Amino acid sequence: MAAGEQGTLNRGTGVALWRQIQQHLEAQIDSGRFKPGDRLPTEFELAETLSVNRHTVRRALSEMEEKGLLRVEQGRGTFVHEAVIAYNLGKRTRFSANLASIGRTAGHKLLTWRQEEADPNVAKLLCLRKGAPVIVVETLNSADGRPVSYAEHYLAKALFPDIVTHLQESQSLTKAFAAQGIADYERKWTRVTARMPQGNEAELLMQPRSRPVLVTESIDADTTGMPISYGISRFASDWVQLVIEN
Amino acid sequence: MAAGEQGTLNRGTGVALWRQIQQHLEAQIDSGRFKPGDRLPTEFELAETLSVNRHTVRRALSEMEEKGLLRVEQGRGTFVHEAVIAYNLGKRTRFSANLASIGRTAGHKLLTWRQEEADPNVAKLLCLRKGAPVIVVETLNSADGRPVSYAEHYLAKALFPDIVTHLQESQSLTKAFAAQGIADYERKWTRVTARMPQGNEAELLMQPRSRPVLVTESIDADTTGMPISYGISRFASDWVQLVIEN
DNA sequence: CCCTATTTGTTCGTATGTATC
DNA sequence: TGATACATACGAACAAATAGG
Repeated sequence: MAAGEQGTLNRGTGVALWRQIQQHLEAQIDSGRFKPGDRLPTEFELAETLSVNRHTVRRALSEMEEKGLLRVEQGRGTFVHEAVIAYNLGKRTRFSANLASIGRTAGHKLLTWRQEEADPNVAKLLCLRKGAPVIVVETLNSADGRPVSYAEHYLAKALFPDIVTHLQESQSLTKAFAAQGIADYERKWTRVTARMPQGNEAELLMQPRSRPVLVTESIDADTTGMPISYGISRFASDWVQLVIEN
Repeated sequence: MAAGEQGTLNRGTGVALWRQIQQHLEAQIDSGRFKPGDRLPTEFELAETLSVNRHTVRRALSEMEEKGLLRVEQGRGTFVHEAVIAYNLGKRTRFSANLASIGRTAGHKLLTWRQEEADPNVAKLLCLRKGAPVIVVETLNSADGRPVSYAEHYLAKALFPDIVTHLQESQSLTKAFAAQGIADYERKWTRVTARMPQGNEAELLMQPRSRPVLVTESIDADTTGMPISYGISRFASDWVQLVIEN
């Protein structure tokens, strides 16, 4: 702890202490003293070095969290927030291209796959008869090495008998589609909800269980309008922002 | 408890008890025995009448919650989930029209309003100079009487000096815009995130604090492309689904 | 698996200064 | 002047999540 910390706070100036602390910390982040991803000193340490109560520090931190500058994780600490990923939801929604356009490198991992019989919901969405065989692939998608979304894709087996093989080779749905004769496809619609993580979602997305996930359900269709894929994606809400451009 | 409850479960048939319970409950919901919004019997009561352990009931319930059929609220009970509102995010995103199109009646309430000086972020988004006066109105918006979103709208005072008066009269942003000379406007973009409720958001939206809110930031512009309003809306994630049609 | 230390989250209570009626 | 409400600031204790042995 630098001895120079003291003297940054002035009491009785009409400016609340917590606001001075906030300005002080924001200046340090701006100056690069704390970089994105860095952990701040603990609330206790900050309170000590600034000679104020922990509540006063907490007020400043919570203000900064609300502004999106910090990420506070119970039991771990307080971190300078990294830049969020603006994930575009449009006609041409594609994970890799989406990330490339904002200067990030996309990573894919095929977690598991299985064959199922289409339940009424899936059958309707993919225009299949109930009970028709569907392939379900689970993928973990990352940006610059950090997981940002965990997705399940439902595909009609009749249309894509060898999709898993292609996926294992290319690690890309777009390429796997191409190898199965779908040169191009479009997003038909997307539905967005939010909920708390379930099962191992938090673990896979490497986020605390106390943070929500953004869940999207979507249908992709080929150029004739025939639905080819039904996807359910969970996005780490701390790292992703969904963008709709009109 | 109806005596007819027993006999619905068959042990040793290869079908897990919890799955039988799930099918049993889903059938009862389908049949209308339990209607949307109804409270189910407590986990203890269900376990008693079905002669199984409470954990077995919980497994069935948690499966149904994951499917979106139930809403489990700690300390209150388990409820049959009401139909969610499909809120369309498109060029012509308007609250009342949006709800009317899915057969619901929209309600608006102007909570408060205040005048501020535009901070750098707001100034940039509304194409104002920093420090320019802006009007901030807070509204609570409901569907069929139930609050579904709580929004703050930032408007340049220079463009809409009397917006508050018009809002108080019409209780509709669209109409208030019209009264101030904006015959038509369009949604330029929307950004969607999710987080836990803060302050009195949970209270206003009448949802438990343990459920996330969907937060949208958006810009509306007039027909010339000039931004007229910057909005931050919090949606009750249990009741609203955001829909993007391409 | 338990146990412990660390760190944030929550809820009490107390006191003070300021603005308003 | 008093009464009241509100935001600020401090203190103590405990709860809950995390990490490591």
